[in-house]
Amino acid sequence: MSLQETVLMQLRDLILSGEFAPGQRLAEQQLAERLGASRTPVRAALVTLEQEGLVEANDTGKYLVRQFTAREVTDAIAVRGHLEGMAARLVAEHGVSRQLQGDLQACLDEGDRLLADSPLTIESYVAYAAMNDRFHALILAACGNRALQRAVALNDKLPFAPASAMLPMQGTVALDRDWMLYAHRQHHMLCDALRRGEGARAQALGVEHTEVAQMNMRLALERRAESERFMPGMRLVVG
Amino acid sequence: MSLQETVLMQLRDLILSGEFAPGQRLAEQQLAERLGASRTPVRAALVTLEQEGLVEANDTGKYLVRQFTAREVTDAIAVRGHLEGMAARLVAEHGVSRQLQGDLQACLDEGDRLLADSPLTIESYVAYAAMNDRFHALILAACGNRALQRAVALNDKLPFAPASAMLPMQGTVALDRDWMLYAHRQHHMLCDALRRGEGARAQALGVEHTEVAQMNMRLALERRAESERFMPGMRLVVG
DNA sequence: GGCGGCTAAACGGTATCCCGTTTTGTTAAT
DNA sequence: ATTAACAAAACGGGATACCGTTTAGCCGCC
Repeated sequence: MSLQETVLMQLRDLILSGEFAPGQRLAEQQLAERLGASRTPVRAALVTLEQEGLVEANDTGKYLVRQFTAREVTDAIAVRGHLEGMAARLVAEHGVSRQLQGDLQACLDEGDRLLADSPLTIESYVAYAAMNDRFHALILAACGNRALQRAVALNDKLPFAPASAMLPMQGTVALDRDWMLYAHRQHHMLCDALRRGEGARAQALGVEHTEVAQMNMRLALERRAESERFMPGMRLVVG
Repeated sequence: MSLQETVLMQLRDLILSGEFAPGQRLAEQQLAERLGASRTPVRAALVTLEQEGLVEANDTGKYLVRQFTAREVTDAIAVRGHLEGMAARLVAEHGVSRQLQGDLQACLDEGDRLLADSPLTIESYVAYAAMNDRFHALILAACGNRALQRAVALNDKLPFAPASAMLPMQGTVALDRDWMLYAHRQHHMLCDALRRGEGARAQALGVEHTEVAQMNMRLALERRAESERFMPGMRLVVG
């Protein structure tokens, strides 16, 4: 892997893990020293991160860590809902291939199995998050609309916008499991709609599905102190 | 303006105007000489253009001019439809401010005036395209969802995805005027839906509105030879 | 003690240089 | 004449040097 990609990933992880304070100045030289590279790859990474919306350039061209309002995060989740809803509708209207059908069913089965235990182990939780990402990615890939995939990819660069970023992580595990059971039931129903070719229903489910993420976001903001321990990136969100 | 931004814009214009053949190799040095700059600003521009989807890096890291299938263009237009539909719904549900109401009405009035003449002059055509962009931008700005605005901005970087890129430009002017009258009537109806707070209707109109662009894209592809004279960027589209 | 101005350090934009790799063109052998 | 091999040119990734501008710290003056 090229140094440029390495620096980009490192920098992205540092920002998303709340290593820098929002609004903090990101100087090329200082970052280069910290990451053990020269300014060239750091500069390339900063250009990319600006496109991704994680850093912004002020009027004099200096880069700052972006600060997000709670409103922006919930808005990004809403956008993901609409885009995934569109993807679901396209898949439903275009038909579910045998292959996709099998892959989705595997996700559903794995989710059923993982959520069977109560309380959930941390391993089950992590595995569910991975499965959840796979499930959402499957539908997005199956819709075949590259522009749509690009839009989701961009949106998912924002903190807490991706599907699994806002899975319940705080509070009592028992309560989290209830939410996850609800969300997973939605997965089942979405697959049902896809199989039946019910485009409008699939789209509506895709949109509604993100309301779970919205709930969790609100919860995380109410319990900000605790949330920041589990999700350091929460430091980037104000209000 | 910095040399970096200048080079970026020049390069983007060169690509979008079909100056390079799709799939053509874009070498940093060669571009630097052509644009009268050094490799540094050219590299920054190429990184940005890759994010925008206008160039792509092959496995060895060399940059190539991106080639678009007709499917990709129509898909991008469909994505814009969904995103603008979402914006329209948000505006309708959140209420139209006095200021927005006035700005939109100004657009409608200007459109009415510009389309009154038959046949259309080329000046009227250009003025309508500018008004059309303003109209779409007004609604997008008014929805207040930054993530949504970002998604539209990214999508609009693709050739022929932006609202005014696919206004009728070819064929008989009289026929074009009919399509523009239809699209402008939709603008009127959309404003009506916004004022009444009819979110679902506004969203549906936003989506349906892009079908005009879809029609024009199909027409442009059928008359490829003529289209390329008016819209050189059509060279980037295959199939 | 606070405010304003001056100076030095830091920083971003740009150009250039270096190195390893890929590509291309040429030559020679089959 | 075609192909294979080798050499030269081109290219991309990376590092660093230079310059003009911004920033921030410090000192002196009010």
